Amino acid sequence: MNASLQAIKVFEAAARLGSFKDAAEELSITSANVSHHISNLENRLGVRLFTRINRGVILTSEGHQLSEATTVGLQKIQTALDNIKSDASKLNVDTTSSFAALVLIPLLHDFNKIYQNVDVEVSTGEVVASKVNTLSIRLGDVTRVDESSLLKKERFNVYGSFPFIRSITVDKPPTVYLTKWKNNKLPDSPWENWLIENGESLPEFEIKYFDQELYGVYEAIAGKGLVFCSETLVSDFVKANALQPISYQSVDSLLCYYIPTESWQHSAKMQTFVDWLKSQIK
Amino acid sequence: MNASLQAIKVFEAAARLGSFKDAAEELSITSANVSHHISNLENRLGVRLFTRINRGVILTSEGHQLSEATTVGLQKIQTALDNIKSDASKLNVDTTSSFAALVLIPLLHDFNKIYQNVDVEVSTGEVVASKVNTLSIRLGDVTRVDESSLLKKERFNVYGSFPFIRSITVDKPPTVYLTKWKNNKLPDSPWENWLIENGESLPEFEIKYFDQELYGVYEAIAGKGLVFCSETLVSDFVKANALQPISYQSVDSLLCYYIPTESWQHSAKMQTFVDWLKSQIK
DNA sequence: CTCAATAGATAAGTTTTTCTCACCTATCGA
DNA sequence: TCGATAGGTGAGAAAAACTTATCTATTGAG
Repeated sequence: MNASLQAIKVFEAAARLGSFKDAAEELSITSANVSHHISNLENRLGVRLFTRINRGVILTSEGHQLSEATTVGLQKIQTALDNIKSDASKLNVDTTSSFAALVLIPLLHDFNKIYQNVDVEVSTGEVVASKVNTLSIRLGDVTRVDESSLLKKERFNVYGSFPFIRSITVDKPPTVYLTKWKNNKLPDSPWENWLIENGESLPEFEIKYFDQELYGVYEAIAGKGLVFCSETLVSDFVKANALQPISYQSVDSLLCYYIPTESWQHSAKMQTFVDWLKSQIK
Repeated sequence: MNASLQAIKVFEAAARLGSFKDAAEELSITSANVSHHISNLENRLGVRLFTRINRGVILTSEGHQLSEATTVGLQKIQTALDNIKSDASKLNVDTTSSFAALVLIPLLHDFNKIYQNVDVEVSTGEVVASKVNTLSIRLGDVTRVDESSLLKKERFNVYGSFPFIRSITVDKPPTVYLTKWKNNKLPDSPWENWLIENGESLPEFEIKYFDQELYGVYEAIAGKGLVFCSETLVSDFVKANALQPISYQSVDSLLCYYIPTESWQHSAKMQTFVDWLKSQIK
């Protein structure tokens, strides 16, 4: 490119406004400077871009042609710059409903206290397709996830509310809520393993399924049954005594939370957030 | 716009090539300068555009977003500049088939001798919609055409070849070719007026119509009849004795050749051409 | 392991571009 | 006729863009 982009910028304004004086005002430069730039550009191209009339200027055919391209081209660049700038303070996080509701959102309050200039927006959905400028946190198969993108391996246990657990008797089998993932490529939750580890000393269960752990957790808190879910999701409720494990024999799983995008694609604020999140959920 | 377009240009190359060093090479600057520009841009935006890895750089999410916009935007501008530059030596003239074939093209040889650096391209068509970067010469209604855009008022007469005119006898009415314009908003050729001016001393005619004067002229030259057409179109043939008027009583018409675009839209080469053409056709 | 080579970062100084100032020309309108 | 407006020009000042030299960190060859 031989033509100075500065001159293009000046030309664009002059063409759009139809006046060197107005262009000068818009760009906060003198009209002499506009004049210089335009005639410079005209000399380089060997073409008149404006016809000078009595008092003012009018685009020639070539000027008009160039004007359309510069307006569109510069607009495109400017819009991208504006978007990036406005995104600079915003961080979009996309994750599962369960992780969002039970882990992320309760933690956000603390994050905002530390990083006041970053505004985190949470969206949920089961789609893996990563959106632009969005940090994605997904539930995945620990055997298929690279160490560097792994966030936390999930251990499972059975939880219930104090009153519900106390009310369990041998003759009345309690309901336990398990999760059957909508995404059938995901490993199942380790219910069989948990039974093997804990089964001998336990009552029979009436098993019901939800497609998200979240719903089971809510049922458990409401005292309507037990939930078999990951430690990560209920740790806050356990701390608050809203739930307790019915056994301390939690079991390992093939499930983990991970970040599907490569870390070098992350902007600084994304990386800050990931580091902080890792520290919070240990 | 706050960001320097120079920095955008450098960023675009670096993003496209995935390397500061290669960008520096492409732009014929030092890699230190590339580094300066990029970090400057990053500071202004408050966003990392590249992740610095061991040896090299990789676009971040934001960098990728900006890269797409800058590549498209700058490309658009560059293409327009290239087009204008290549157009600088080319002049497109659009006019009627008759004017092109009978006036313009015969004259072009002389024009090229004087203005060797301008390459005139002629296209024809009855559409009035003016194309970009094209000088249009149209047949119009002299009462609707502004003085400044008028090229030449048309006077009409009846022409034939020497042998044909000599062969005309009172008992055998000669064919005369008139023109009925496809565009019915155009005034008719002044046949009635011509008859009034010349009629008394003339034989009866067998009248046939074409939609372009050109065809009638060719028939007349071929000795198949007479043509009623404008002086402008046949002046070369009259000079060359291929045609002669059957009467010296040419008549005025409401028709004229004119240039529908405003003269201030014309580039320098267009204006040069128009001035030259006016001088040639008087 | 060592050492040359590579990619980029940084600081200071130089060059080029951009921009302003002062002054001009031409036109418009009161 | 004169003041106001729009733009053009040339010289010098200000601000970029750019280079050189030096530095860090990593890679790859011997």
